[in-house]
Amino acid sequence: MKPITVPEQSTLADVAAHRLAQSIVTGELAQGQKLNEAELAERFGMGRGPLREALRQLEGMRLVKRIPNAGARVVVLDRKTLSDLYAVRETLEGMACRLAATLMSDDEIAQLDALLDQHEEQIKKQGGKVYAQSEGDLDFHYQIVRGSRNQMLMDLLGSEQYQLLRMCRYRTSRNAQRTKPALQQHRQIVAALAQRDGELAEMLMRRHIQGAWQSIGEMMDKEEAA
Amino acid sequence: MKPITVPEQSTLADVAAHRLAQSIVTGELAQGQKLNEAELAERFGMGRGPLREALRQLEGMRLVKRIPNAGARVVVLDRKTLSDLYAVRETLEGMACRLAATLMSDDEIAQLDALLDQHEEQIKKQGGKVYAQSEGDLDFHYQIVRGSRNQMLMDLLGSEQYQLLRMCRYRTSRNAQRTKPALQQHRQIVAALAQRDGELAEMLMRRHIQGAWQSIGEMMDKEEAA
DNA sequence: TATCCTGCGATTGTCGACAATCTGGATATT
DNA sequence: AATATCCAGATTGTCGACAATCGCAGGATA
Repeated sequence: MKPITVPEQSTLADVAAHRLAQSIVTGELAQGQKLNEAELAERFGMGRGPLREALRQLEGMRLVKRIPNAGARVVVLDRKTLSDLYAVRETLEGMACRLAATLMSDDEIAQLDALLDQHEEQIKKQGGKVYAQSEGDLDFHYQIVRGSRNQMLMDLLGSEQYQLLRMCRYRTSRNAQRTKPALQQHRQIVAALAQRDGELAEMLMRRHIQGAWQSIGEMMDKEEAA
Repeated sequence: MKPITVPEQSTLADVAAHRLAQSIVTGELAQGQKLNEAELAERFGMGRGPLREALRQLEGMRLVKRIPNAGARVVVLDRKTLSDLYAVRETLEGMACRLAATLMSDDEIAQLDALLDQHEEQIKKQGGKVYAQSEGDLDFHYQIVRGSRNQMLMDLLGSEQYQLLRMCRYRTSRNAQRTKPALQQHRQIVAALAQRDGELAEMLMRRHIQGAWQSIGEMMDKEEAA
């Protein structure tokens, strides 16, 4: 269900990559922070070999940037980077919607609708941390991507951009006044999928992501002003 | 100019990754082939540590697939994988064209046109191996992607899909009867860019890539029949 | 005072050896 | 004969130590 790789029976390097990714996404490791191999290896109770492999993995996920002989640093999500990310995401998720409209089974679409019921419930209770809603939102998006039946699309949006998105969410999702209009837009998208109208679904998804980006941009403006 | 990473003064792992990528792309290492760490380390004259890091890098580039405790194998480009790849590429490069139409400088567009003159010359001489033409084609595409000014797009199409594309080319570019219509399409795209018509440029690029995929699909049909 | 050199500490890159795990085939059992 | 078990051999995963390189502080010089 969740696109995140759960280390079940795997290598130490994979475990380290998983834990590091988590720390980076949640902001426990600040953006731009230098990652000391020896220190991290110590903290994770492993040698430096596996840890170096983990860093190489994270580099592939674009979560860290490595410079030879100068170590690895957590990636910094500046405005331009996020703008580029959202632009690409708008295009790719739009494509996913168009494909999903013809390829998803009725069952899957029904499940998607049920997922939104859950979200609505969660919003009504409201007490829950915004975090859960945010993760739920990503679940929704990923289910549609899976519906595209395009493995490359799943890889791209799942393993890589997904992490950057989560990272961005953690920084900006303190105010969640966008959850209600977002849910509404999700409903519209599911409706379009149910009608098998790919063009419409794509358009709605693109608009939805544009809205999200605009909201984040405004938030960053306010932050910069402060 | 070239999107490929040239190992200048870098680490052994980077060198190994580069050489391995080259071997995989050119088919020197067959698809699905098992990659023995000790053997490769021996061949490259280095320890297994750097080599393992290189494999992790290649995994990020989707050129190899790793299974814990069972080693790494060269990825296999079956029909579905290539179909997915071309579908994503059609969308992303279309997007790049749309952006490039408004963001590229007149100078850059002129250079693009000059590049096509070069290609035309090369085709006339014909003697040159198809390989060069193929690489030239990828250059053309990447220049447009750069024109989009979207770093994420450049990363996605450059570091990752680019390699898979080259790999595919090596397998299928023995017959190059598509070079002339392709050049024609490239000219049309440049013309659209020069007119700053993003919509048209996107449409032409999508059609161009669709044509390439169709051509490759037919070729695979013939191969399967044999 | 500004600039360049130099040496030291810290950090990354690399290697070889050892432990853990998988693979394939031979043997034993039903 | 078919299946299960188990034992090498090979291969991957991990660790600790050593070498190479970088960044920076401190001092020398113009």
